[in-house]
Amino acid sequence: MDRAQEKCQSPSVSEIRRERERAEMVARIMDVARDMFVRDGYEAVTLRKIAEAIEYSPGTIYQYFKDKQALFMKILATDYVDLRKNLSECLVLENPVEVMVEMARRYAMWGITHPNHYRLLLMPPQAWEEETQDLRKPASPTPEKQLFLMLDQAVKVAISRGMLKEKYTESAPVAATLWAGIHGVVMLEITTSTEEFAQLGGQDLSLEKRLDTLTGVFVDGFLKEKVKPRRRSNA
Amino acid sequence: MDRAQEKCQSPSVSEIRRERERAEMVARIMDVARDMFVRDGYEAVTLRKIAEAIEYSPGTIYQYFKDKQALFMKILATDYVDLRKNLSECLVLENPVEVMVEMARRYAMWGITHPNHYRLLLMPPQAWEEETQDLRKPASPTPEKQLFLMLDQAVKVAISRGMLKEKYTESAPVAATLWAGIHGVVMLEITTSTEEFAQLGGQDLSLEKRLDTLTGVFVDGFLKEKVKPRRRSNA
DNA sequence: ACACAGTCTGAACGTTGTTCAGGAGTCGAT
DNA sequence: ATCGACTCCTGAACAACGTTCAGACTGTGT
Repeated sequence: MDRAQEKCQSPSVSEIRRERERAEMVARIMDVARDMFVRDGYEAVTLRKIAEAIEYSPGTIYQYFKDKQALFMKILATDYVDLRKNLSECLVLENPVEVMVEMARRYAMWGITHPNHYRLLLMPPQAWEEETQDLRKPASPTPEKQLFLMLDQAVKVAISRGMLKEKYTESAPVAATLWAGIHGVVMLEITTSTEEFAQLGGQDLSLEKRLDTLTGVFVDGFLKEKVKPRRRSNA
Repeated sequence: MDRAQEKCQSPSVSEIRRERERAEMVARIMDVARDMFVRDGYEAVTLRKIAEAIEYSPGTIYQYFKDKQALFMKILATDYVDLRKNLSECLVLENPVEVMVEMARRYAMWGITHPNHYRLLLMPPQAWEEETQDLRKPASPTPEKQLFLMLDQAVKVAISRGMLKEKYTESAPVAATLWAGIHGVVMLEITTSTEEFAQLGGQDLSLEKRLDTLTGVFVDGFLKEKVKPRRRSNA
Protein backbone atom coordinates (compact mmCIF):
# COMPACT_ATOMS: atom_id res chain seq x y z
CA MET A 1 0.00 0.00 0.00
CA ASP A 2 2.85 2.42 -0.67
CA ARG A 3 1.63 5.81 -1.65
CA ALA A 4 4.70 6.77 -3.61
CA GLN A 5 5.70 4.49 -6.46
CA GLU A 6 2.34 2.82 -6.93
CA LYS A 7 2.10 3.74 -10.56
CA CYS A 8 5.57 3.14 -11.95
CA GLN A 9 6.18 6.74 -12.82
CA SER A 10 8.41 9.46 -11.51
CA PRO A 11 6.38 11.51 -9.02
CA SER A 12 5.18 14.83 -10.29
CA VAL A 13 5.71 18.12 -8.50
CA SER A 14 2.40 18.20 -6.73
CA GLU A 15 2.67 14.56 -5.87
CA ILE A 16 5.78 15.06 -3.83
CA ARG A 17 4.15 18.07 -2.23
CA ARG A 18 1.18 16.01 -1.15
CA GLU A 19 3.53 13.40 0.12
CA ARG A 20 5.27 16.03 2.18
CA GLU A 21 2.02 17.43 3.50
CA ARG A 22 0.98 13.95 4.40
CA ALA A 23 4.17 13.41 6.35
CA GLU A 24 3.66 16.72 8.10
CA MET A 25 0.16 15.71 9.06
CA VAL A 26 1.40 12.40 10.41
CA ALA A 27 4.06 14.19 12.42
CA ARG A 28 1.56 16.69 13.73
CA ILE A 29 -0.83 14.02 14.89
CA MET A 30 1.97 12.07 16.51
CA ASP A 31 3.33 15.11 18.30
CA VAL A 32 -0.01 16.10 19.73
CA ALA A 33 -0.92 12.53 20.60
CA ARG A 34 2.46 11.85 22.19
CA ASP A 35 1.97 14.68 24.66
CA MET A 36 -1.47 13.45 25.59
CA PHE A 37 -0.39 9.83 25.92
CA VAL A 38 2.59 10.72 28.08
CA ARG A 39 0.54 13.01 30.28
CA ASP A 40 -2.69 11.05 30.60
CA GLY A 41 -1.96 7.48 29.64
CA TYR A 42 -3.37 5.32 26.89
CA GLU A 43 -6.95 4.79 27.96
CA ALA A 44 -7.55 8.37 29.02
CA VAL A 45 -6.65 9.70 25.58
CA THR A 46 -9.59 9.81 23.21
CA LEU A 47 -9.42 9.93 19.46
CA ARG A 48 -11.99 12.67 19.59
CA LYS A 49 -9.77 14.69 21.89
CA ILE A 50 -6.81 14.21 19.60
CA ALA A 51 -8.97 15.25 16.67
CA GLU A 52 -10.09 18.34 18.54
CA ALA A 53 -6.52 19.21 19.44
CA ILE A 54 -5.35 19.07 15.83
CA GLU A 55 -8.59 20.77 14.73
CA TYR A 56 -9.81 17.98 12.51
CA SER A 57 -12.69 15.59 12.63
CA PRO A 58 -12.18 12.19 14.31
CA GLY A 59 -12.43 10.30 11.06
CA THR A 60 -9.47 12.10 9.61
CA ILE A 61 -7.05 10.35 11.92
CA TYR A 62 -8.00 7.06 10.35
CA GLN A 63 -6.63 8.26 7.07
CA TYR A 64 -3.17 8.38 8.59
CA PHE A 65 -3.29 5.56 11.09
CA LYS A 66 -5.09 2.26 11.04
CA ASP A 67 -6.50 2.76 14.52
CA LYS A 68 -5.72 4.12 17.95
CA GLN A 69 -3.40 1.30 18.80
CA ALA A 70 -1.41 1.70 15.60
CA LEU A 71 -0.98 5.39 16.33
CA PHE A 72 0.28 4.66 19.79
CA MET A 73 2.61 1.91 18.66
CA LYS A 74 4.06 4.22 16.05
CA ILE A 75 4.84 6.81 18.70
CA LEU A 76 6.25 4.10 20.90
CA ALA A 77 8.51 2.80 18.17
CA THR A 78 9.80 6.27 17.40
CA ASP A 79 10.63 7.09 20.98
CA TYR A 80 12.10 3.68 21.51
CA VAL A 81 14.78 4.42 18.97
CA ASP A 82 16.02 7.15 21.29
CA LEU A 83 16.31 4.76 24.18
CA ARG A 84 18.18 2.21 22.13
CA LYS A 85 20.60 4.78 20.84
CA ASN A 86 21.02 6.16 24.30
CA LEU A 87 21.81 2.74 25.73
CA SER A 88 24.07 1.63 22.93
CA GLU A 89 26.39 4.50 23.69
CA CYS A 90 27.34 2.68 26.87
CA LEU A 91 28.86 -0.16 24.90
CA VAL A 92 31.95 1.91 24.12
CA LEU A 93 33.03 1.80 27.76
CA GLU A 94 35.98 -0.49 28.29
CA ASN A 95 34.92 -2.11 31.51
CA PRO A 96 31.83 -4.29 31.05
CA VAL A 97 30.87 -3.59 34.63
CA GLU A 98 30.74 0.09 33.89
CA VAL A 99 28.71 -0.70 30.81
CA MET A 100 26.12 -2.47 32.88
CA VAL A 101 25.99 0.15 35.59
CA GLU A 102 25.65 2.99 33.13
CA MET A 103 23.06 1.14 31.09
CA ALA A 104 21.04 0.50 34.20
CA ARG A 105 21.17 4.17 35.11
CA ARG A 106 20.12 5.38 31.69
CA TYR A 107 17.46 2.74 31.32
CA ALA A 108 15.96 3.68 34.66
CA MET A 109 16.01 7.36 33.82
CA TRP A 110 14.28 6.80 30.52
CA GLY A 111 11.59 4.67 32.11
CA ILE A 112 10.93 7.23 34.81
CA THR A 113 10.75 10.16 32.42
CA HIS A 114 8.48 8.20 30.05
CA PRO A 115 6.33 6.31 32.52
CA ASN A 116 3.38 5.78 30.22
CA HIS A 117 5.56 4.67 27.37
CA TYR A 118 7.44 2.34 29.63
CA ARG A 119 4.23 0.98 31.02
CA LEU A 120 2.80 0.12 27.67
CA LEU A 121 6.03 -1.06 26.13
CA LEU A 122 6.69 -3.61 28.83
CA MET A 123 3.16 -4.15 30.07
CA PRO A 124 0.77 -4.00 27.15
CA PRO A 125 -2.85 -4.85 27.89
CA GLN A 126 -2.74 -8.59 27.38
CA ALA A 127 -5.22 -8.34 24.54
CA TRP A 128 -2.47 -6.78 22.45
CA GLU A 129 -0.08 -9.67 22.50
CA GLU A 130 -0.66 -10.66 18.90
CA GLU A 131 -0.80 -7.26 17.31
CA THR A 132 2.14 -5.80 19.14
CA GLN A 133 4.18 -8.66 17.82
CA ASP A 134 3.13 -7.75 14.34
CA LEU A 135 4.54 -4.35 14.97
CA ARG A 136 7.64 -5.65 16.65
CA LYS A 137 8.70 -8.65 14.65
CA PRO A 138 9.74 -6.76 11.53
CA ALA A 139 11.99 -4.42 13.50
CA SER A 140 14.21 -7.35 14.47
CA PRO A 141 13.70 -9.22 17.74
CA THR A 142 11.65 -7.18 20.17
CA PRO A 143 12.29 -3.93 21.96
CA GLU A 144 12.70 -5.60 25.32
CA LYS A 145 14.76 -8.36 23.86
CA GLN A 146 17.11 -5.92 22.25
CA LEU A 147 17.85 -4.40 25.61
CA PHE A 148 18.29 -7.86 26.99
CA LEU A 149 20.74 -8.69 24.23
CA MET A 150 22.77 -5.57 24.97
CA LEU A 151 23.03 -6.61 28.58
CA ASP A 152 23.80 -10.14 27.53
CA GLN A 153 26.62 -8.90 25.38
CA ALA A 154 28.19 -7.01 28.27
CA VAL A 155 27.84 -10.04 30.49
CA LYS A 156 29.50 -12.24 27.89
CA VAL A 157 32.47 -9.89 27.80
CA ALA A 158 32.68 -9.93 31.58
CA ILE A 159 32.62 -13.71 31.60
CA SER A 160 35.27 -13.99 28.92
CA ARG A 161 37.53 -11.71 30.94
CA GLY A 162 37.02 -13.87 33.99
CA MET A 163 35.43 -11.12 36.02
CA LEU A 164 32.44 -13.11 37.20
CA LYS A 165 32.43 -15.74 39.90
CA GLU A 166 33.14 -19.20 38.59
CA LYS A 167 29.63 -20.45 39.13
CA TYR A 168 28.30 -18.04 36.53
CA THR A 169 29.22 -19.71 33.28
CA GLU A 170 26.08 -18.83 31.34
CA SER A 171 25.45 -15.23 30.37
CA ALA A 172 21.71 -15.38 29.89
CA PRO A 173 20.62 -15.98 33.49
CA VAL A 174 22.92 -13.23 34.68
CA ALA A 175 21.63 -10.78 32.10
CA ALA A 176 18.05 -11.74 32.83
CA THR A 177 18.60 -11.14 36.52
CA LEU A 178 20.20 -7.77 35.92
CA TRP A 179 17.34 -6.77 33.71
CA ALA A 180 14.70 -7.98 36.14
CA GLY A 181 16.31 -5.99 38.91
CA ILE A 182 16.37 -2.75 36.97
CA HIS A 183 12.92 -3.39 35.62
CA GLY A 184 11.62 -3.90 39.13
CA VAL A 185 13.11 -0.66 40.39
CA VAL A 186 11.64 1.27 37.49
CA MET A 187 8.25 -0.34 37.81
CA LEU A 188 7.98 0.32 41.50
CA GLU A 189 9.09 3.89 41.00
CA ILE A 190 6.45 4.39 38.35
CA THR A 191 3.54 2.63 39.95
CA THR A 192 3.80 3.10 43.68
CA SER A 193 3.56 6.59 44.99
CA THR A 194 7.09 6.96 46.24
CA GLU A 195 6.17 9.07 49.24
CA GLU A 196 4.54 5.99 50.69
CA PHE A 197 7.93 4.65 51.59
CA ALA A 198 9.45 7.90 52.71
CA GLN A 199 7.97 7.47 56.15
CA LEU A 200 10.34 4.62 56.93
CA GLY A 201 11.92 6.42 59.86
CA GLY A 202 14.19 8.76 58.02
CA GLN A 203 15.89 6.07 55.94
CA ASP A 204 17.00 7.07 52.50
CA LEU A 205 14.79 5.43 49.89
CA SER A 206 15.30 7.79 47.02
CA LEU A 207 15.51 6.41 43.54
CA GLU A 208 19.25 7.02 43.46
CA LYS A 209 19.70 5.15 46.69
CA ARG A 210 17.73 2.19 45.41
CA LEU A 211 19.59 2.10 42.14
CA ASP A 212 22.90 2.32 43.97
CA THR A 213 21.94 -0.47 46.28
CA LEU A 214 20.83 -2.62 43.37
CA THR A 215 23.94 -2.13 41.29
CA GLY A 216 26.04 -2.52 44.41
CA VAL A 217 24.58 -5.85 45.35
CA PHE A 218 24.85 -7.07 41.78
CA VAL A 219 28.49 -6.07 41.66
CA ASP A 220 29.17 -7.79 44.96
CA GLY A 221 27.13 -10.81 44.04
CA PHE A 222 28.23 -11.51 40.50
CA LEU A 223 31.82 -10.31 40.42
CA LYS A 224 34.89 -11.94 41.85
CA GLU A 225 36.31 -10.26 44.90
CA LYS A 226 39.46 -9.14 43.14
CA VAL A 227 37.86 -7.12 40.38
CA LYS A 228 35.42 -5.27 42.55
CA PRO A 229 37.33 -2.02 43.05
CA ARG A 230 36.80 0.09 39.95
CA ARG A 231 39.55 0.01 37.39
CA ARG A 232 39.82 1.88 34.18
CA SER A 233 41.19 0.33 31.02
CA ASN A 234 41.36 -3.37 31.57
CA ALA A 235 42.17 -4.47 28.05
CA MET B 1 -25.07 2.96 54.63
CA ASP B 2 -24.97 -0.23 56.66
CA ARG B 3 -27.77 -2.57 55.81
CA ALA B 4 -27.92 -4.30 59.13
CA GLN B 5 -28.32 -2.11 62.18
CA GLU B 6 -29.78 0.89 60.41
CA LYS B 7 -32.87 1.00 62.52
CA CYS B 8 -31.66 0.38 66.05
CA GLN B 9 -33.58 -2.85 66.49
CA SER B 10 -32.67 -6.46 66.77
CA PRO B 11 -32.91 -7.95 63.27
CA SER B 12 -35.92 -10.13 62.65
CA VAL B 13 -35.75 -13.63 61.26
CA SER B 14 -36.39 -12.72 57.66
CA GLU B 15 -34.00 -9.81 57.88
CA ILE B 16 -31.09 -12.05 58.67
CA ARG B 17 -32.21 -14.36 55.91
CA ARG B 18 -32.12 -11.52 53.41
CA GLU B 19 -28.77 -10.53 54.73
CA ARG B 20 -27.53 -14.03 54.11
CA GLU B 21 -29.00 -14.19 50.63
CA ARG B 22 -27.38 -10.89 49.90
CA ALA B 23 -24.02 -12.23 51.01
CA GLU B 24 -24.55 -15.30 48.86
CA MET B 25 -25.31 -13.13 45.86
CA VAL B 26 -22.18 -11.07 46.47
CA ALA B 27 -20.13 -14.24 46.74
CA ARG B 28 -21.69 -15.64 43.59
CA ILE B 29 -20.94 -12.54 41.58
CA MET B 30 -17.39 -12.41 42.89
CA ASP B 31 -16.76 -16.06 42.14
CA VAL B 32 -17.96 -15.79 38.57
CA ALA B 33 -16.23 -12.49 38.00
CA ARG B 34 -12.97 -13.70 39.52
CA ASP B 35 -12.74 -16.51 37.01
CA MET B 36 -13.36 -14.16 34.14
CA PHE B 37 -10.92 -11.55 35.39
CA VAL B 38 -8.20 -14.10 35.98
CA ARG B 39 -8.72 -15.68 32.60
CA ASP B 40 -9.34 -12.66 30.40
CA GLY B 41 -8.06 -9.62 32.25
CA TYR B 42 -9.82 -6.52 33.44
CA GLU B 43 -10.72 -4.75 30.22
CA ALA B 44 -11.88 -7.86 28.41
CA VAL B 45 -14.46 -8.65 31.07
CA THR B 46 -17.79 -6.97 30.44
CA LEU B 47 -20.44 -6.32 33.04
CA ARG B 48 -22.95 -7.67 30.58
CA LYS B 49 -20.99 -10.90 30.30
CA ILE B 50 -20.84 -11.22 34.07
CA ALA B 51 -24.56 -10.54 34.24
CA GLU B 52 -25.19 -13.18 31.63
CA ALA B 53 -23.02 -15.67 33.46
CA ILE B 54 -24.91 -15.23 36.71
CA GLU B 55 -28.19 -15.10 34.78
CA TYR B 56 -29.21 -11.64 35.88
CA SER B 57 -29.61 -8.32 34.18
CA PRO B 58 -26.60 -5.95 34.04
CA GLY B 59 -28.22 -3.44 36.36
CA THR B 60 -28.46 -5.98 39.15
CA ILE B 61 -24.72 -6.00 39.72
CA TYR B 62 -24.86 -2.36 40.66
CA GLN B 63 -27.02 -3.23 43.62
CA TYR B 64 -24.16 -5.18 45.10
CA PHE B 65 -21.16 -3.24 43.88
CA LYS B 66 -20.69 0.44 43.23
CA ASP B 67 -19.17 -0.16 39.81
CA LYS B 68 -16.93 -2.47 37.86
CA GLN B 69 -13.82 -1.20 39.52
CA ALA B 70 -15.23 -1.68 43.01
CA LEU B 71 -16.13 -5.25 42.14
CA PHE B 72 -12.64 -5.95 40.90
CA MET B 73 -10.99 -4.29 43.87
CA LYS B 74 -13.14 -6.34 46.21
CA ILE B 75 -11.98 -9.54 44.53
CA LEU B 76 -8.43 -8.29 44.62
CA ALA B 77 -8.61 -7.51 48.32
CA THR B 78 -10.05 -10.92 49.08
CA ASP B 79 -7.43 -12.81 47.17
CA TYR B 80 -4.72 -10.62 48.57
CA VAL B 81 -5.48 -11.88 52.04
CA ASP B 82 -4.41 -15.32 50.85
CA LEU B 83 -1.10 -14.02 49.64
CA ARG B 84 -0.44 -12.19 52.86
CA LYS B 85 -1.27 -15.20 54.96
CA ASN B 86 0.84 -17.35 52.69
CA LEU B 87 3.82 -15.07 53.02
CA SER B 88 3.49 -14.46 56.73
CA GLU B 89 3.97 -18.18 57.31
CA CYS B 90 7.57 -17.70 56.27
CA LEU B 91 8.23 -15.49 59.27
CA VAL B 92 8.36 -18.48 61.58
CA LEU B 93 11.59 -19.66 60.02
CA GLU B 94 14.56 -19.09 62.26
CA ASN B 95 17.05 -17.90 59.70
CA PRO B 96 16.06 -14.53 58.21
CA VAL B 97 17.81 -15.48 55.00
CA GLU B 98 15.58 -18.48 54.65
CA VAL B 99 12.63 -16.23 55.38
CA MET B 100 13.55 -13.97 52.49
CA VAL B 101 14.25 -16.78 50.07
CA GLU B 102 11.04 -18.58 50.87
CA MET B 103 9.03 -15.38 50.72
CA ALA B 104 10.49 -14.59 47.34
CA ARG B 105 9.59 -18.03 46.09
CA ARG B 106 6.03 -17.89 47.33
CA TYR B 107 5.54 -14.34 46.17
CA ALA B 108 6.71 -15.21 42.70
CA MET B 109 4.49 -18.26 42.53
CA TRP B 110 1.46 -16.28 43.56
CA GLY B 111 2.14 -13.61 41.01
CA ILE B 112 2.59 -16.10 38.23
CA THR B 113 -0.53 -18.05 39.08
CA HIS B 114 -2.57 -14.85 39.40
CA PRO B 115 -1.08 -12.79 36.57
CA ASN B 116 -4.06 -10.52 36.06
CA HIS B 117 -4.48 -9.91 39.74
CA TYR B 118 -0.82 -9.19 40.09
CA ARG B 119 -0.90 -6.91 37.10
CA LEU B 120 -3.67 -4.80 38.45
CA LEU B 121 -2.57 -4.87 42.04
CA LEU B 122 0.87 -3.52 41.28
CA MET B 123 0.15 -1.78 38.01
CA PRO B 124 -3.28 -0.21 38.13
CA PRO B 125 -4.28 1.96 35.19
CA GLN B 126 -2.97 5.27 36.37
CA ALA B 127 -6.44 6.74 36.33
CA TRP B 128 -7.18 4.66 39.41
CA GLU B 129 -4.58 6.15 41.69
CA GLU B 130 -7.08 8.08 43.81
CA GLU B 131 -9.78 5.50 44.08
CA THR B 132 -7.54 2.55 44.74
CA GLN B 133 -6.12 4.48 47.63
CA ASP B 134 -9.61 4.93 48.97
CA LEU B 135 -9.92 1.20 48.93
CA ARG B 136 -6.50 0.63 50.38
CA LYS B 137 -6.04 3.23 53.06
CA PRO B 138 -8.60 1.77 55.48
CA ALA B 139 -7.03 -1.68 55.40
CA SER B 140 -3.89 -0.32 57.04
CA PRO B 141 -0.93 0.70 54.90
CA THR B 142 -1.20 -0.70 51.41
CA PRO B 143 -1.04 -4.19 50.01
CA GLU B 144 2.34 -3.63 48.47
CA LYS B 145 3.64 -1.86 51.48
CA GLN B 146 2.61 -4.69 53.73
CA LEU B 147 4.72 -7.05 51.71
CA PHE B 148 7.52 -4.57 51.84
CA LEU B 149 7.21 -4.34 55.61
CA MET B 150 7.43 -8.11 55.91
CA LEU B 151 10.64 -8.10 53.95
CA ASP B 152 11.88 -5.14 55.93
CA GLN B 153 11.24 -7.01 59.13
CA ALA B 154 13.31 -9.97 57.97
CA VAL B 155 16.10 -7.64 56.89
CA LYS B 156 16.07 -5.91 60.26
CA VAL B 157 16.53 -9.25 61.98
CA ALA B 158 19.38 -10.10 59.65
CA ILE B 159 21.06 -6.78 60.39
CA SER B 160 20.65 -7.14 64.12
CA ARG B 161 22.29 -10.54 63.94
CA GLY B 162 25.18 -9.09 62.02
CA MET B 163 24.59 -11.23 58.98
CA LEU B 164 24.75 -8.42 56.45
CA LYS B 165 27.85 -6.70 55.20
CA GLU B 166 28.82 -3.70 57.31
CA LYS B 167 27.88 -1.19 54.67
CA TYR B 168 24.24 -2.15 54.91
CA THR B 169 23.13 -0.39 58.07
CA GLU B 170 19.68 0.61 56.88
CA SER B 171 17.05 -2.04 56.34
CA ALA B 172 14.77 -0.14 53.96
CA PRO B 173 17.07 0.09 50.92
CA VAL B 174 17.92 -3.57 51.22
CA ALA B 175 14.29 -4.59 51.50
CA ALA B 176 13.33 -2.32 48.62
CA THR B 177 16.03 -3.87 46.47
CA LEU B 178 14.95 -7.39 47.31
CA TRP B 179 11.38 -6.51 46.47
CA ALA B 180 12.29 -4.80 43.22
CA GLY B 181 14.27 -7.84 42.14
CA ILE B 182 11.46 -10.28 42.79
CA HIS B 183 8.94 -7.92 41.31
CA GLY B 184 11.01 -7.63 38.16
CA VAL B 185 11.28 -11.36 37.73
CA VAL B 186 7.55 -11.80 38.18
CA MET B 187 6.70 -8.94 35.85
CA LEU B 188 8.93 -10.19 33.09
CA GLU B 189 7.56 -13.68 33.48
CA ILE B 190 4.02 -12.38 33.21
CA THR B 191 4.42 -9.89 30.43
CA THR B 192 7.05 -11.17 28.04
CA SER B 193 6.34 -14.39 26.30
CA THR B 194 8.96 -16.52 27.93
CA GLU B 195 9.71 -18.53 24.86
CA GLU B 196 11.21 -15.44 23.33
CA PHE B 197 14.26 -15.95 25.47
CA ALA B 198 14.41 -19.66 25.12
CA GLN B 199 16.31 -19.38 21.88
CA LEU B 200 19.38 -18.12 23.68
CA GLY B 201 21.51 -21.00 22.55
CA GLY B 202 20.35 -23.66 24.92
CA GLN B 203 20.98 -21.68 28.07
CA ASP B 204 18.65 -22.34 30.95
CA LEU B 205 16.30 -19.40 31.39
CA SER B 206 13.46 -21.08 33.18
CA LEU B 207 11.66 -19.25 35.91
CA GLU B 208 13.31 -21.42 38.53
CA LYS B 209 16.71 -20.67 37.13
CA ARG B 210 16.07 -16.96 37.17
CA LEU B 211 14.72 -17.03 40.69
CA ASP B 212 17.68 -19.07 41.85
CA THR B 213 20.10 -16.68 40.21
CA LEU B 214 18.37 -13.72 41.78
CA THR B 215 18.29 -15.10 45.30
CA GLY B 216 21.83 -16.34 44.85
CA VAL B 217 23.21 -12.98 43.86
CA PHE B 218 21.31 -11.30 46.66
CA VAL B 219 22.72 -13.75 49.17
CA ASP B 220 26.22 -13.24 47.83
CA GLY B 221 25.83 -9.50 47.63
CA PHE B 222 24.17 -8.66 50.89
CA LEU B 223 25.49 -11.28 53.29
CA LYS B 224 28.87 -11.52 54.91
CA GLU B 225 31.08 -14.25 53.57
CA LYS B 226 30.97 -16.28 56.75
CA VAL B 227 27.23 -16.74 56.99
CA LYS B 228 26.68 -17.69 53.38
CA PRO B 229 26.61 -21.44 53.70
CA ARG B 230 23.13 -22.40 54.86
CA ARG B 231 22.77 -23.09 58.54
CA ARG B 232 19.75 -24.27 60.37
CA SER B 233 18.83 -22.94 63.80
CA ASN B 234 20.97 -19.87 64.36
CA ALA B 235 19.36 -18.58 67.54
C1' DA C 1 -13.95 22.31 -19.24
C1' DC C 2 -14.10 17.85 -17.48
C1' DA C 3 -13.06 13.71 -14.93
C1' DC C 4 -10.62 11.88 -11.41
C1' DA C 5 -8.02 11.17 -7.13
C1' DG C 6 -7.19 12.50 -2.66
C1' DT C 7 -9.00 14.76 1.72
C1' DC C 8 -12.19 15.88 5.17
C1' DT C 9 -16.60 15.84 7.37
C1' DG C 10 -20.52 14.47 10.05
C1' DA C 11 -23.59 11.12 10.89
C1' DA C 12 -23.96 6.56 12.05
C1' DC C 13 -22.99 1.72 14.19
C1' DG C 14 -21.88 -1.35 17.80
C1' DT C 15 -20.03 -1.66 22.57
C1' DT C 16 -18.90 -0.13 26.75
C1' DG C 17 -20.06 1.37 31.87
C1' DT C 18 -23.75 3.25 34.29
C1' DT C 19 -28.46 5.09 35.68
C1' DC C 20 -33.25 4.95 36.61
C1' DA C 21 -38.35 4.58 36.43
C1' DG C 22 -41.14 1.09 37.24
C1' DG C 23 -42.95 -3.85 37.83
C1' DA C 24 -42.90 -7.80 40.96
C1' DG C 25 -42.45 -9.96 44.93
C1' DT C 26 -42.05 -10.26 50.27
C1' DC C 27 -42.69 -9.05 55.07
C1' DG C 28 -44.92 -7.01 59.20
C1' DA C 29 -48.69 -4.65 60.95
C1' DT C 30 -53.41 -3.79 60.99
C1' DA D 1 -57.07 -10.91 54.37
C1' DT D 2 -55.48 -6.55 53.15
C1' DC D 3 -52.59 -2.79 52.90
C1' DG D 4 -48.30 -0.02 52.87
C1' DA D 5 -43.37 -0.26 52.93
C1' DC D 6 -39.44 -2.28 51.62
C1' DT D 7 -36.18 -4.74 48.68
C1' DC D 8 -35.10 -6.79 44.41
C1' DC D 9 -34.74 -7.01 39.55
C1' DT D 10 -35.52 -5.67 34.82
C1' DG D 11 -35.11 -3.42 30.45
C1' DA D 12 -34.71 0.65 28.29
C1' DA D 13 -32.07 4.53 28.07
C1' DC D 14 -27.74 7.67 28.24
C1' DA D 15 -23.22 9.26 27.29
C1' DA D 16 -18.85 8.20 25.59
C1' DC D 17 -15.85 5.27 23.21
C1' DG D 18 -13.43 3.36 18.73
C1' DT D 19 -14.48 2.86 14.15
C1' DT D 20 -16.71 3.14 9.45
C1' DC D 21 -18.58 5.25 5.40
C1' DA D 22 -21.28 7.85 1.94
C1' DG D 23 -20.83 12.04 0.26
C1' DA D 24 -19.18 17.06 -0.18
C1' DC D 25 -15.19 19.49 -1.29
C1' DT D 26 -10.58 20.56 -3.39
C1' DG D 27 -7.15 20.56 -6.36
C1' DT D 28 -4.55 18.23 -10.45
C1' DG D 29 -3.88 16.45 -15.08
C1' DT D 30 -5.69 16.08 -19.59
